[in-house]
Amino acid sequence: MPVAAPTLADVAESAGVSRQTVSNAVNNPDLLRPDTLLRVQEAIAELGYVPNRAARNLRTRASHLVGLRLSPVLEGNATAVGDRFVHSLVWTSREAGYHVLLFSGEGHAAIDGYEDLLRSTAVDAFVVTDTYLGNPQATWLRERRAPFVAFGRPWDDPDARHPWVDVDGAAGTEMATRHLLDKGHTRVAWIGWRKDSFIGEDRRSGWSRALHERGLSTTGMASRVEDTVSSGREASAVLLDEARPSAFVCASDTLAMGVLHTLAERGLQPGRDIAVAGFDDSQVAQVVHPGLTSVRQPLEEVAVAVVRSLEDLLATPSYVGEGLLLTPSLTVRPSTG
Amino acid sequence: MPVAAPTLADVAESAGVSRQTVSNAVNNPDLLRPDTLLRVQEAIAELGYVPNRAARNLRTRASHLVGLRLSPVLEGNATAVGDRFVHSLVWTSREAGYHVLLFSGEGHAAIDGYEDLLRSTAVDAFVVTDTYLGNPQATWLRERRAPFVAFGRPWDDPDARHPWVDVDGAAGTEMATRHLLDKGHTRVAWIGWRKDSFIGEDRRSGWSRALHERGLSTTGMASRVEDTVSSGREASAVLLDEARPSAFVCASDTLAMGVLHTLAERGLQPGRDIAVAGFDDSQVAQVVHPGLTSVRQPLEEVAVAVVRSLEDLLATPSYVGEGLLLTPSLTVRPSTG
DNA sequence: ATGAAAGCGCTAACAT
DNA sequence: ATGTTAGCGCTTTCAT
Repeated sequence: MPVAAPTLADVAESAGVSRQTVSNAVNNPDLLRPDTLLRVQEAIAELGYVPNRAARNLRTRASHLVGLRLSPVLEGNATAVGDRFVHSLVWTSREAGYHVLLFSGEGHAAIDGYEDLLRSTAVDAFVVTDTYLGNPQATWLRERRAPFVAFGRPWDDPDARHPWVDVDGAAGTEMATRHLLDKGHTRVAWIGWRKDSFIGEDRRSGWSRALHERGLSTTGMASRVEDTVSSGREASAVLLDEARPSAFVCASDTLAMGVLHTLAERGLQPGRDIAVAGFDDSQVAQVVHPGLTSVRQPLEEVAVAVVRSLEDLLATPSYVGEGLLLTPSLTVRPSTG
Repeated sequence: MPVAAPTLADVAESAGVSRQTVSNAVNNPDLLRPDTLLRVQEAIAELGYVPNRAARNLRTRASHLVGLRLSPVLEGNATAVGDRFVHSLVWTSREAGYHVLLFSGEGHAAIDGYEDLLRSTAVDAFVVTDTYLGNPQATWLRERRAPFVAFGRPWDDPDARHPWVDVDGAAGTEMATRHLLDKGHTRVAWIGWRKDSFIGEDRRSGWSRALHERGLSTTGMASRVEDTVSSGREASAVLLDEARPSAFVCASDTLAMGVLHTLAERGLQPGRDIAVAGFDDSQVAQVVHPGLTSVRQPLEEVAVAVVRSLEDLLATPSYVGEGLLLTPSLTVRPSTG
């Protein structure tokens, strides 16, 4: 049923020109005389010619594909953010003429995945999303001089030369904290991640900065736990008993949900009795009662910046990467009054 | 820095065999004498040879890529399900030697996306996820005789010959309803989608079946609304006033969240005063207080079945598609007592 | 402005 | 069991 797809040669014959002229009509139309161009374009339209990617890829040594490794399904904010980011990336890439190739693999298999795709010329570059300290992938890619753009700062090496885009988490939590201070709160507690998380410490610094700015002390007002609902629940219960905060700022929506659990158990109303702010503006923040105030990462902008870097990187072999830090926004909902 | 990647010819020379023998060593090792195979494999390992995909794709007319269109970001369960499914699909595909290529586009642009990828031989097949009534994509793919597997039944054409995999939504809501009936509830309300949604009507049928089975009436106990939190909130408020249900079964977690809003506003406790069950076992169901009982789709199984169909489809040109209906499970949480 | 020649790296088909 | 030949469809280089 599906007849053999037309090739460059078919179009050339139909239009009465050489194959090369057809190729130019597709890739460098300026080289053709207008009437020739028109004739070729008509032939292309009539035959429904579409260039064969494999042949083009072979010849040009480029696939116009960018690889993105999907981390194993994670609970918490990672999933929510990941999904939104992937959408934005796919959308933005398309406009730049790229498609996104997804692959999987953890630990050693992840490296194998990168290596295989790179060496087999399946992708032109990678987008790397988890650049936590000592991430073997980023290190490997750097050593390999593989073209990649990171969503996330190179926390462990500020001098890293690869292009990256990140969101200023500290600015986000500072924004959330100020919002609460402006509402009259003076006892604002923090629930964040363990100290070995660079991202967690960054977000925490925004909270403490905002408090110090107003001459308020942070002593005894912070807790560092795992990124789970139950950890958030327990931490908030302890803080409520020991520090008597009137508001919580959390490093993630997951932790903020834990706070909401504690409030529900104690018959306290979020937003009226105790204010709560989360981070990521996940689905959960949007649909939970009464609506959770949350810091929102500009993932669409991140995707745009990532793709722009990708284009520079691929256009200029000697491209020296730059870092770009974007500012999040605060989505205010009833949980902060 | 990166020296030219070794080719088949380099390996052949290094091992003292012909290029074809190296090709066979990679693709049909059984054809080689053990000692030759070993020699070639050593040469491959030493040179770090990896076959060039573009060249292989050109020759074999296959890309080992499956295309998946990402629908625009949706609120509600769609996102949650989409993310889990994509993960599963990527994971499963890898084991079958396929990668997933993501693309975007809506309406007319969506068709263009399919057409372009197909004609340019960028992908071998597609996975289609939104097979709602009159979906122009599925129709187009069918007419085009493009290889694809659908996640979702061909509701508008039961005789459709393409392979599909779907989850038995009616079985899921029936399970949820029975669970509530077993708990002693006799007044179980339904909040679902508008009547033009096949999926919505299917899910609704499971609820009514379970009630009728126990000789209970469904009259006045159902509401059909948009899939939003506020719709669920309003519908549940009306039902509570007019039908006095002691439990709700919802077509989505989004609607169930709306019910939770109403309960919170009235000072009613989910699970103690009123039972609530949702659908999709989304992140929201997991983290909301006190935990939302929800029907969980076996997306990992769906992905496995989809990939299996894909393999059959691509191995057998004349493959006649089959449908496969999988059964969901019920994740019980405190919202149902 | 257009065409001819060459070859990217691989594998199917056919020899030996 | 291994080698030889041919060519997938395209673009780069060079000639006209």
